[in-house]
Amino acid sequence: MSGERMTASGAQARSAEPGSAEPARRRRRPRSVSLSSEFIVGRALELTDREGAQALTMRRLGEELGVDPTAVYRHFRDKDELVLACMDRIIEMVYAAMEPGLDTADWRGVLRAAAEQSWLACEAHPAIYSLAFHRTTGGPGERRMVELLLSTLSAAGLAPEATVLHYRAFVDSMLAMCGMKSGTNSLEAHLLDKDASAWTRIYAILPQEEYPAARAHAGHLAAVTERAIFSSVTEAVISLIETSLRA
Amino acid sequence: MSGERMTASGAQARSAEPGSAEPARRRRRPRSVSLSSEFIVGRALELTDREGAQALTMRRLGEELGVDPTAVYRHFRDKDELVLACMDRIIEMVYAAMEPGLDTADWRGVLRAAAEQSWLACEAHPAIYSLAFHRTTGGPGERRMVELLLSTLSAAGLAPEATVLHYRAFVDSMLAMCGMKSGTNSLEAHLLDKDASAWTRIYAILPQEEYPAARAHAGHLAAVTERAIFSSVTEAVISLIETSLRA
DNA sequence: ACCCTGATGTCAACGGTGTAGACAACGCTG
DNA sequence: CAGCGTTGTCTACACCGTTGACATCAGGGT
Repeated sequence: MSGERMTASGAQARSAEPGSAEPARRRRRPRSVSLSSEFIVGRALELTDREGAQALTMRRLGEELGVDPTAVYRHFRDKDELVLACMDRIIEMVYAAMEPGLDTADWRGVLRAAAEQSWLACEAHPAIYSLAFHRTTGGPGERRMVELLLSTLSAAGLAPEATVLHYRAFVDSMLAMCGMKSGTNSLEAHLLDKDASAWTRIYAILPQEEYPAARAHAGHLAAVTERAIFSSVTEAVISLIETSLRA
Repeated sequence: MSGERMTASGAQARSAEPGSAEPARRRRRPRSVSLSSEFIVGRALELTDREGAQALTMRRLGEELGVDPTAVYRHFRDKDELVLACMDRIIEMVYAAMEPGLDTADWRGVLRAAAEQSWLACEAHPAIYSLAFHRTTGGPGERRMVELLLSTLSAAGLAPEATVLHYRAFVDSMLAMCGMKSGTNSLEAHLLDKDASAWTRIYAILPQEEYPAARAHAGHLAAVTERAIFSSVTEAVISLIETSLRA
């Protein structure tokens, strides 16, 4: 147990003074602790949660860490690998949030908890979520989540083929819905305005004779919540699994 | 009918000869026709379909058009607007592909046709699709598609609130699933390999005692097709609408 | 016939991005 | 204390989207 490493608590700002008229020599490092992959992931998540997707820049992240931008490349091959590590961290947090009061025998409860926590996670970390929801992290968080859901569905009584099909149907629809929401949620402000107001800006003023249904439903369209849509789809997939179990 | 404009057929390569030892003057334009938004959209789609998402660059697009990169900015405020216009074109093509043999009274048939054609579109144009599936284009293609689906569901007998909720549940789940697939489909080669082989690379060699379900289902997981998953989710949402209609 | 005006294409340049490669300071092990 | 691998620093490259000044064109009014 030697070289002290940064943990989630450390990282005070380093003194940026070069010692007045220093020659062209490299500045010494006043830091006695060093980076770690976990620490970088945590800071990257904080940064994007606070300032949005466009802040996730190697230079900006280096600034956040009080470190040269390229130092991150000692811990991640490239930016993609960093994003994947952040996504795996998010999955780990989803898993941890599901755990209290988890009854593996109640497969509906497990699926609903997974959907609920994923929804919350994609609202809390939209930038990373939208960048990686369609990827495979291969990390420990993902592995444990896969194991949990597969074993739950299998124990409910589904055959192996049906287990994997319905596992994928549930996970893919859940990830896809959350990914879409996080994508719109992490748009920059000026794009967000344009998109979000579309129902009232465009569809409320369409010519009546050409677009009667759109005009008639414009008010209701603006009123329906994303949450209600997500719940509907989740329950639809759960119903699908129920009918498969009855057969 | 004056200034001739480029149509989908035109656009031969321009002669790049500056006339030997021309002074520092601007080169004259040998082109007698000019660009149009529709033409640019068509070329951008061809380019991305042929060479992937990372080829969608203003410079690369200018090259494709035989024109200075910044000329595109005369027709689109920025790249985002161009991508949205491409997405609307895709929606138009989906609509056109649905039209033959469309029976508005058969709402299930309409929804299945929309899902089917969207799936084909996201396979044909993954780059644009993944960039814009979570956006609102506000264009004519989107407007007509919205009108078609809303009127179909409304005519099936749903109340206005139920119409919009199930319209959104269907469209969002469909777009989200297609968007996720197109996202993985438009990854660069070296990332695609890493992701696609995950089930066999990672989950087939996990420690048996810690991940028994993952190990047991690894083979089946690699075998299930994206198409089957998409169909399952689509049918689940259709069933949801059916039960809502019965009530 | 002329000039003017608006639309359209060209060019150079700016600030930003991810990332590679050479180098230097550190911490550990012999 | 010498040596060595790890980790952070610096410089630099190629590329990106976008802006603003300018050139050229087409067409209309007079």
